[in-house]
Amino acid sequence: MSLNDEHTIIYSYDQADKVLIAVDCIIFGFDKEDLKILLVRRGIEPEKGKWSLVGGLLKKEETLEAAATRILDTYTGLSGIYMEEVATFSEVNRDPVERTISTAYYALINIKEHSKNLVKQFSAKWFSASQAPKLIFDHDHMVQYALNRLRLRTTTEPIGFDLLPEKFTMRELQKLYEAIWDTKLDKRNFINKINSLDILEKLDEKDMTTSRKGSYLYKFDVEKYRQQNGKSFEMKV
Amino acid sequence: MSLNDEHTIIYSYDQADKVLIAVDCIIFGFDKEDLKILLVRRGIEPEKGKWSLVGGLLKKEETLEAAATRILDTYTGLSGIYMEEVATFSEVNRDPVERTISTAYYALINIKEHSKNLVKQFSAKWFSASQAPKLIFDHDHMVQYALNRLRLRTTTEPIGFDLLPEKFTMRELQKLYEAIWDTKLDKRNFINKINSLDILEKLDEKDMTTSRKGSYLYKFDVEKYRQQNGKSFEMKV
DNA sequence: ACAAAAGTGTTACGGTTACACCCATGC
DNA sequence: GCATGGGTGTAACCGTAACACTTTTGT
Repeated sequence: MSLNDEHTIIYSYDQADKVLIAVDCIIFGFDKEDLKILLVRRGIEPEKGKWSLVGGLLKKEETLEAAATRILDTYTGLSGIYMEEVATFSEVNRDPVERTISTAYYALINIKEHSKNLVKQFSAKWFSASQAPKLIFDHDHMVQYALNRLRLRTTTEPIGFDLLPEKFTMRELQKLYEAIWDTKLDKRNFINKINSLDILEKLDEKDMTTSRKGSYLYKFDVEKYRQQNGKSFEMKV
Repeated sequence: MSLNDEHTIIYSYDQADKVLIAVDCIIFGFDKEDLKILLVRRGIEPEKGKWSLVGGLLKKEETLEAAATRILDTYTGLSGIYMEEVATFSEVNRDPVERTISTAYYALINIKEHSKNLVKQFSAKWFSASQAPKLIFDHDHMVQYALNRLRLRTTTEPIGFDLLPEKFTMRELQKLYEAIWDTKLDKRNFINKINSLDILEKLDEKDMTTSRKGSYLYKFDVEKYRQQNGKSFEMKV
């Protein structure tokens, strides 16, 4: 076989093997102290009843991103949520039924907002990311990848806010970053840092649920953030 | 249709649409001043003769990474080279022939080492990454993604060395980083920074080809690097 | 009055940046 | 002897890290 034959073979559409494409979503939420992920019990054999990421198969007329969006909507009732591709997993026997390649996406949602009905319908449950049960197939691997990506991304983009309610306290924001980065941060340094970014709006409202004194609520101000094109958002671990 | 029906449909293997999977490789090289990419003229219709990334279709019994490795070997004759997944591209009509999803990988090779014969066989050519011709399909998009990923990765991992010969001068290393990051760096600061990382071995040899005085050659010392588990490699733009 | 969380500034340190002159050699 | 690229050190600056006490208010 000459090299030119090889060249042709690589590009030959006819002989190629088609495979199934899946999309699996690592849905992150945040609850007081913990970074959580939404898992479901798998509804079909094999591994029926085992914990799994939410996922589905790609339809011929949609992009991977559209499929991920559809799946998120199905399981949470939410749309317009922050989502990012993580990686594509292609081990030959990762799905025992049939050769299936899966692209993982992670998504950030405000844990209070998603539909509790849907969670019930799908036997879904929130687990601490650090204490989740063993998952089917290579889903544990996907979660690990997604966590790494999330950690990286939160150092350069202000995406943490997607995990919080619209109004939040500094303390909550700090705990969120501590959960994502699995670290402890100094209260004063954190507040100074956040304030120096000048991307929050301080409200006149206080959250009175966690202390007698109450703590001020803040809002992420997209306009302020956009106006800072100069400085880039940068948070260090 | 109840939610439980929807649940089932999402997971139903039968009704799913299978698609072709391609792998496209952004092969980076470095030549004196420029970051380059290896392109080929596409051998088949449609878009026959147009410039394209090197790529191929996934075989049923291989992983995406194996396919990428195979493609790299085919076009460069090299194995064991640094490679990283970039992203998966899935626009419905990205390939006009048939629904094809493509995962892009970038690879770093020493431009002097690859087989010139193969380059000739495949009508391949090196282009400056910044002055490449328009590519077929969404390949321009892939290159952009790969560049971004490369830029990011080189700030935290010592992978730049994969683009250089085994022995190189400080000046070459600096020019490499300048090319990747599209920036100018201060000579003294750069050398101080690199030396502080303590990951190079300074040789007694000099490269006499670029100046009358000659400049010392260095080698990346993997052992030294491994021993620095404490400090992580960190280069800033 | 006291318990429990919120809020607030300053100093020390370390890494990054800016910057200019001498060296070695081939021609 | 001169032109060319190679090699070298220090001081100013800036962001990060460390650190402790007062405030508020419900009980």
